[in-house]
Amino acid sequence: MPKTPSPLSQDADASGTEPKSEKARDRILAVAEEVIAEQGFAGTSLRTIAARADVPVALISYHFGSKLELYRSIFRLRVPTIVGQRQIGLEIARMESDLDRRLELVVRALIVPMLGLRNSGHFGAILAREITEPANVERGIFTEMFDPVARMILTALHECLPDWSKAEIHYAYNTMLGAMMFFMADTGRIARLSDGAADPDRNEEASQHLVAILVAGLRHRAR
Amino acid sequence: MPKTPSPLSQDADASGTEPKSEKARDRILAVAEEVIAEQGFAGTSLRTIAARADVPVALISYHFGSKLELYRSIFRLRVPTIVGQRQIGLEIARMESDLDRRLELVVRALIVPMLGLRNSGHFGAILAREITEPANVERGIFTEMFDPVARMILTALHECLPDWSKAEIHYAYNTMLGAMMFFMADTGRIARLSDGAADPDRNEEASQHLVAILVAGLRHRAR
DNA sequence: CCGCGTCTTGAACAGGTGTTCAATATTATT
DNA sequence: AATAATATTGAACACCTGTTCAAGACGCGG
Repeated sequence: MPKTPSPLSQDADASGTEPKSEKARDRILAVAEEVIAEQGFAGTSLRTIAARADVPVALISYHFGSKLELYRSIFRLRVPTIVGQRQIGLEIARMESDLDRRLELVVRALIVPMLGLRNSGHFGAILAREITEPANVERGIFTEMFDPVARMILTALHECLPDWSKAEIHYAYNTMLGAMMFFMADTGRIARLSDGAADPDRNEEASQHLVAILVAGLRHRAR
Repeated sequence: MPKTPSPLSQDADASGTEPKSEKARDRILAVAEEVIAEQGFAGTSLRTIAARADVPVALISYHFGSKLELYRSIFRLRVPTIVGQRQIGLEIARMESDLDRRLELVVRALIVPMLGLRNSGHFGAILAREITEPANVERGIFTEMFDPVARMILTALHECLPDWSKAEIHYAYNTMLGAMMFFMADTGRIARLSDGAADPDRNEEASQHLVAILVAGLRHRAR
């Protein structure tokens, strides 16, 4: 077993301290993210990853224990950053006393950190697909890593829209989440159908349009 | 090769006319839909399907030729119904001269036929997952079966929102599509997080909330 | 009855799957 | 420099993958 097979091998930006041998582990992780984003979890074989990372297959099992643990490691590496960004976004939103303006800030706190993923790596596609897989319930990744911050957003939404029912809040939240995931997971269809007029790869532009539509949608009863 | 391996073995509600032997074929198709919805295309093995349908594996290859063709057969069976419902919804919408009211009808034509899938079978989950898989580009299912009706909806939207740019129309369309797919693919997370206050399985309720939010979102510049 | 086209079956195929193991190489510690 | 700890390697494991094939079962018009 490796020296640091356990959770906290990659908690922050601590780099350079770990032995040079970590290099192979990191390479595997990066390649795995890439390949799984392309082929999905079930559709990816460890040998494909091993070949592209230029390591023997056995080394993957050595560092991560199992295919599923390798998968979870990707989430352990990426999720904390996103969650942190969201939390800060929510804190900033809470400082705004005008509820109407605060609403927009909350929506931004939900959308912006995630749409940004499209420009930095392939994790967005993995995330968007994992949330639609029934098997995700067993894996427990979302329950464990995202449910807490999801509840924070739901609370923040409720504060902005005090006269909305619980059901309305949840339908609204999932409408936003779904739209966002869809843009994150897009494989070029949007650009193709629009001849490039709309393109999630231009994520600032996409974020602005998304936020504008969603915020307006959320105000439909507040006004 | 079977008598009717080709496209048009199941075009309408014609039943009873084909030989009794069709029974096994239909059973395979139904079970495949179920299993693939649960485990995904790559995650499903033909032997799992065969076992649950109580037929030998070889029979699947005999009737459908290959795993991929079996998959496509599911779409060939289900998609025409949905597309047809959408087209009628669009025709009805076109009869409404008030653009503001027509907009709502167009959104309904997009949302309602699909959210209804949740109550009838497992196809919704398959659809929602297929659209997020990069491999779908090669398979060409969406390009072939959905792009045409997608363009019809885009045109209809543009007619309702004449002052919107092409980009805005496309961002709006995909926002709606994404939200819808998310509800279709939901695996219980929505109900769990909301303690049952929101639940895509109550699809009339869900449709109404979704349409309300999205229509309001689309009116944000029209007003 | 036969013969014919359509289904069905079990066995086998060649190749791919994740994981394990003992042996070796590398690095860190004393 | 010697020793212990950690990484890396290639081979092998048992099992599962989609597909093929020849042999048989079924229903039906002659």
